[in-house]
Amino acid sequence: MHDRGYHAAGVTDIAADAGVAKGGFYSQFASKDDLGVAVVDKFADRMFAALHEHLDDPREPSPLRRLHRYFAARIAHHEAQGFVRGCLLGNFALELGDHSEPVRQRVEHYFEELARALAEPIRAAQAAGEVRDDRGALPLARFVVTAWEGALLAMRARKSAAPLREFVAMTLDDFLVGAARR
Amino acid sequence: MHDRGYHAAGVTDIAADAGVAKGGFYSQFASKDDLGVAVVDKFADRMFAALHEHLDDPREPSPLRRLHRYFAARIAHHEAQGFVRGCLLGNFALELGDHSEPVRQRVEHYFEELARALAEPIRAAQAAGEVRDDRGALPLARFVVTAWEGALLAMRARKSAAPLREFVAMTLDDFLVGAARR
DNA sequence: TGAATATATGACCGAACGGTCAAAAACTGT
DNA sequence: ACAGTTTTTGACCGTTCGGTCATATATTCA
Repeated sequence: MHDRGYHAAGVTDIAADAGVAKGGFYSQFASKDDLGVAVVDKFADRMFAALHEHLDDPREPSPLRRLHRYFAARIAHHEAQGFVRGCLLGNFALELGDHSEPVRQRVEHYFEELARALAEPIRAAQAAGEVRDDRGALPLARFVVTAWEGALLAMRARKSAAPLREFVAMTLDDFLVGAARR
Repeated sequence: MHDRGYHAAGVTDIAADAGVAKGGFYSQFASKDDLGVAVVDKFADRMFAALHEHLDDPREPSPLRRLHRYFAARIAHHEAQGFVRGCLLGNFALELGDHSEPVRQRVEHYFEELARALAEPIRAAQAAGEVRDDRGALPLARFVVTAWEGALLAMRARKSAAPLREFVAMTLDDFLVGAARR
């Protein structure tokens, strides 16, 4: 589902790839929609695991640098993969957001969770004077998430890391730091 | 294709909606892929028409305000529609970008065209001192496009105009204007 | 070990998929 | 009016879609 998209991934193929017969799939999931929801949850789990690996890294004292490390790791990942697939939350938001309310709600929820997770180091960085404090940490974090999703979309359109690097330069190094440091 | 997505929109339904028999479709398009490409072109045509309606509006002397007018019109549109469908270029970038090279290239092309079109008023606004000039107009415009696509994605996930308004507040009113005006 | 329960199988369902094609209808230029 | 060309039709092609179900195989507990 992540690399073909929800509709293009057939249940038969999914079951076969899992080494399970067709019917076996339906003993675990009530429907394909059901799997879609489970896939969103699973993806979010992994995303938050990778996120906290960097945000909670005790070796890096600067919260702003922890943020940078996370996105640098994501960029390295996407570069290694050849700029495919992107973020499944974003993909599902566009492919299913208008037609599957359960999926949409979960995607919305995880986006907000992600923003809340990013708001922590941003808030700490504000306290340390590393990030502008004329705006709340959560609104800033929401904008970071949105800009990152846009960058991933542009990455897939251009098959290039340039949009991701522009995200770092514009959103993290410029906008987030604010006028104070420019 | 715009509201169901490429894969979920069947050729039979498309032909029926067009008031044409199944085979009639294939006398106009070699394949469904072919239509996909044509759809991208058509969408881009309309997008640029709407864009230039505002960017070339002689009643508004300020280039920065012309930019604002365009995005305000888009926000009103999406609000009226109920935050569905979003931008077809973005949708296709995510749904087909990895698997249809012709579609991907066209989407990339139109994103760049869009950035170039937005770069004009930005450049003019720089000359007028309305926009920061420590960065080139085209890189700024590319970032605006990317951030806008991210905002549209978030809009569809949240079914709310909030991400679009955040785009205006953060990207246009803050980042673009720069430190000088804050 | 054996009855009861849960899970896996894969042939099968009707429907829809993208695509084809001989025949019919609609145009074209003379 | 008519031959020649282009376009449209809709039945039809094989394939795949999401989903079902009688049957068989594991698992569980006594």
